[in-house]
Amino acid sequence: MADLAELAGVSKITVSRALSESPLVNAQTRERVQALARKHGYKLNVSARNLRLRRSHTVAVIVEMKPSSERTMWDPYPLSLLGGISQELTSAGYSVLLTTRQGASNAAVQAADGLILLGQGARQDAVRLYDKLGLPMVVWGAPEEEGGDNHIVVGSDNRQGGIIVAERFLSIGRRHPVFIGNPDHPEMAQRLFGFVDELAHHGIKPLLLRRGDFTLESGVDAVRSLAARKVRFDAIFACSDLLAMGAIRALVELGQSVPNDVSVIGYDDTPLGATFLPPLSSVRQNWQEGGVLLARKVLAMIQGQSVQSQTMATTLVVRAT
Amino acid sequence: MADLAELAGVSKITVSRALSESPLVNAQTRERVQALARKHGYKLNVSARNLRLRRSHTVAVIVEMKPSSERTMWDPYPLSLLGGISQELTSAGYSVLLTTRQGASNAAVQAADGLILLGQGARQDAVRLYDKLGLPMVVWGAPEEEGGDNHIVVGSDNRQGGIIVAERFLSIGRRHPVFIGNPDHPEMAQRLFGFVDELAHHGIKPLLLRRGDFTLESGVDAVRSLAARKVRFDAIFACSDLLAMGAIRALVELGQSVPNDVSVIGYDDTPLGATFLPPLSSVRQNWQEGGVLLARKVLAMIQGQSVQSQTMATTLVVRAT
DNA sequence: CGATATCAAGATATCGATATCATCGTTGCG
DNA sequence: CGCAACGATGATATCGATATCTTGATATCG
Repeated sequence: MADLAELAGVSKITVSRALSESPLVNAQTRERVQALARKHGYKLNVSARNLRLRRSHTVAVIVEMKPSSERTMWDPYPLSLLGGISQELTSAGYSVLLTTRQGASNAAVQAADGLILLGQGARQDAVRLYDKLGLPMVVWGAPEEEGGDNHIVVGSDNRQGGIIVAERFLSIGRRHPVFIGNPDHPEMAQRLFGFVDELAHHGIKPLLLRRGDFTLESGVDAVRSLAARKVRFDAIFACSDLLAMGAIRALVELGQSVPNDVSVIGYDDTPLGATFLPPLSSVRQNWQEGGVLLARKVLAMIQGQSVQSQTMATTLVVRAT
Repeated sequence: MADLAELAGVSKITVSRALSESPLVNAQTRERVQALARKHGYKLNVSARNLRLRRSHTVAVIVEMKPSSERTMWDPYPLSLLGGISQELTSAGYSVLLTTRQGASNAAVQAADGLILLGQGARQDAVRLYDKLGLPMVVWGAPEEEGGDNHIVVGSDNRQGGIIVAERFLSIGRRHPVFIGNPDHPEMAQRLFGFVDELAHHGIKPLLLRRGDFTLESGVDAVRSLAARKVRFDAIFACSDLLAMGAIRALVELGQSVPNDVSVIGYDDTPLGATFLPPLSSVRQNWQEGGVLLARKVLAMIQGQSVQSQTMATTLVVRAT
């Protein structure tokens, strides 16, 4: 910038002002300086500006990335969220700093203007840790009881997701529904509650089949155990598309017809489920939009606005099952 | 840091040295300063340090994220790469700055110490643009002819991927293979070349079926067109699992048996393919490892070492098709 | 005992930008 | 003509860390 100043025959400040479109500088001067800057390939030093302005124009996104077979690693889930976040933050002139929890002791995270936490569903301790940093923070997941924390929560409305599945089952005359999933996970618990409550209005009590992981095998296994126990059921609400697909596979093995004998609805509306044979009915969450919302909320918090937690509606995609 | 200095009764420099484990400071003093820092929750100002040291300890990862239904958006592909990258960079004390191409005019990218480009396969113009920044840069994809560019390329060995598929088809006695994919894409082209060359050794010339996108429909359509033209074929190498699955679906419709009448092999070994019925045979690339490799290369370049382009071997996962 | 090596710590300059206050010439108005 | 207002630009200080050069005290040696 000093060099540019010399070239243009003005002072550094004038250059700074010219490049930042300040109205304090004459239009001609501004043009001249900008032309010189382009010509010589001038690059703003972001560190210097950040230092001076005491902000980094950066939001840290902390992702739970398990190398296991659990969802986060390969589902469309986090990537679409990231897409939405990245799109929104970038267009607002912010940068996205991506970290996993392990590396998050990293000084760079503290330097961020805000934080977004993804996939921390089951780890409230981690959330609380970050909350202590005192940065604007938005968490993706199910809202907690308020504990005087500073962050807000954005997520899809899992309770409502459970309700619409219940409504669907009721509307097609199912009377013996089963829920497969892991209620220890806050998001899954909400789905279960919505499901149970809605069915209760009609005097129906679903069977809960607790399964810790979301693999295909787990779904197969669940249905087999039902058959072994000679339980009567005509509808299955599975907490993930994989579970649902496993369930269907087991049903077919047992000679049951889907959806004639048993209706099955999955969760997440993955491409995997959509291309399954038969194409899977599933509850869809709009991840991309969720990402955008997450980003908007952090930005608002950074600007000091008061911001509320929010849940996003889900929709039921009815396909063949 | 000035405050800490006063508290500890030493100068700022001493504090700086104590916190950075410099041997220039007495062990006792160091302990004392570090204890004070912990107690008062001192946070290093990253911008200031970066300014002074003239480096950002940041690597920018630029992802091609199309909102379309094409692969990058939801495949395990970029996320696993990102996982590997993130893991490796973070443990080396670097931060990952995530950007899409649209936002990459962003000043923050220029401030990075290095660049990683993902999913730019078809857009060599974009690659060249970034190359001009003069930063250490590693691109994921197929190696280009050298054009005096400064970057290196890391990717899985697509040519070899094509070869092992050809070998497989030959070993099970297939004589009329078909290739479905888009050879305009450099990575796909390599697969095709490997496939064709290996078959040529045995006097076999595969049929090329050009398909621009990687959707299931496209695969269905491809096989239907083959049938309509009454082409004789007994093996299909599809450039993506989705294409392969579409192809299988169409074959089943046409009353052909997989793999008795026709063998089908996909690419990427997605969970989608693995859970398909019948489970899909596919060429596997180790994304996670690829990410780690990408990261290592950039780090080496940043440290001024001379680094070579590299391709990673793929393996054929034989399932039911 | 004096000269030199060694160790610990401080003073100062610097990285590159911007906020604030100051300066200077010009114009408008009574 | 004189004073105020304004527009354009500049001088200086500052953000928070670290590199480099000094300084001062203590240890070592012939």
